[in-house]
Amino acid sequence: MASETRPRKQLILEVAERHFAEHGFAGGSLSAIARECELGNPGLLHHFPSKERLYRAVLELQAGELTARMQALLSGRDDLVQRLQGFVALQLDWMLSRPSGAKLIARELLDNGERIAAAQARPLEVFLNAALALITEAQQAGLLRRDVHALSLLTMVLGSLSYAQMARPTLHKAFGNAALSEEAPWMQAVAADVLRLLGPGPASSA
Amino acid sequence: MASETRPRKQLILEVAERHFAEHGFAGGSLSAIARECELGNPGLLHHFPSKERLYRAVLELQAGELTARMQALLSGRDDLVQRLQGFVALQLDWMLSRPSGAKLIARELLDNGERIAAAQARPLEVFLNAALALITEAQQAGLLRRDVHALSLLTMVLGSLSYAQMARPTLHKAFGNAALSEEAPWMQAVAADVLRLLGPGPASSA
DNA sequence: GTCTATAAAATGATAGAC
DNA sequence: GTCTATCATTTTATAGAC
Repeated sequence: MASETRPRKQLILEVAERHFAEHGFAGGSLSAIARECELGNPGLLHHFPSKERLYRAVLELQAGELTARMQALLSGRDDLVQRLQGFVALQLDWMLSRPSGAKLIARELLDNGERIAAAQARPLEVFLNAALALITEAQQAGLLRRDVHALSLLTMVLGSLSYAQMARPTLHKAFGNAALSEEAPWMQAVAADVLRLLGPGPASSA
Repeated sequence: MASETRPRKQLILEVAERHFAEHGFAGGSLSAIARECELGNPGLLHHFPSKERLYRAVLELQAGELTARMQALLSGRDDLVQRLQGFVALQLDWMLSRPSGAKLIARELLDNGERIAAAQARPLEVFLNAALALITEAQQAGLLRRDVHALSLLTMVLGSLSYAQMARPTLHKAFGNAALSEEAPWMQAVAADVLRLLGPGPASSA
């Protein structure tokens, strides 16, 4: 019975994810989301009682996805080197396969304090703690430079990739560089460079 | 004559800068800005004919400030090492002295394509080109690692600092780390670590 | 330059039929 | 679950007095 209640809700979440990522919370319109779902405004509000709740649901789903990928990585029996490289690869894959996700979270970071904050800090907390623990472990094992704070390293990994995605169109316009014309190869290059930079570099050739 | 037309316009720009940085373009309200200027809505629209135009003015002012600082740095007679360190210091100082500025630009990067884009890409272009030229020069001089793309290095400098600022509250909530409780010392630490990482690292101690 | 008054549109949300 | 109809609010922007 109940025919097909799940797909509807899921469709709304998918559409809302793209929509909020592109326009932000304030800029997003329930009616526009509903329209894209071929649904009336009240029809949407039947599934999610308010704009705030829909937004939170989208955000939590995204954080959940990220955390799940992280846990899958950590539960593998890979050695430390592979887990470290896997962490950057994970971040990259997530951003490429779900381009709305990182934008959504970047927007939330900027809006933070202005709104909820509680709903998003909690799910992300698991991911962040796991990531920082991995970096610290790798530092102690000598796989990462020890003359730099672990928190800085984490910020540089997340920040570089996130910024690479959001600034690409602008950088492309400014430089006209062919390497910037498409998202995937550009971000892969940045991810590889980040990984190269974090390790105990060459320092020889000068 | 004309009593004091400049201060009014300037006050509006200052208030609008903070306001748009905090709420974004879509989330910002002309009436709220006007109220904070102790002015009526139409009074504000007399100085700037539309919300879009006010926002653009704020953005261009910010990009201009950044470019001016950059040109001041480059016109100095410092050697390459000092100019390179000065570039990171410049970015840091700008973000600390005008905390709205970087948030504003981050928001614009996310909104980009959805709106103007032309008004902001142009002023930023000068800054970005100068920054990339400096990085490339430092790479050729052996001051920066050469096994990493210059564009990646630029992205990492800007991205790390930008992300450090916008993610600080969330990171603080997640880790409860004292180093994250205040903006200035946290970002100074990240800036120092970025500088340390970009150079031809130690690579010895393991 | 700033005001009052107001237009015109869109928003999030509710009530109630089906 | 989805609809029609509607409400209350807020938004940007304009007209015109002062």
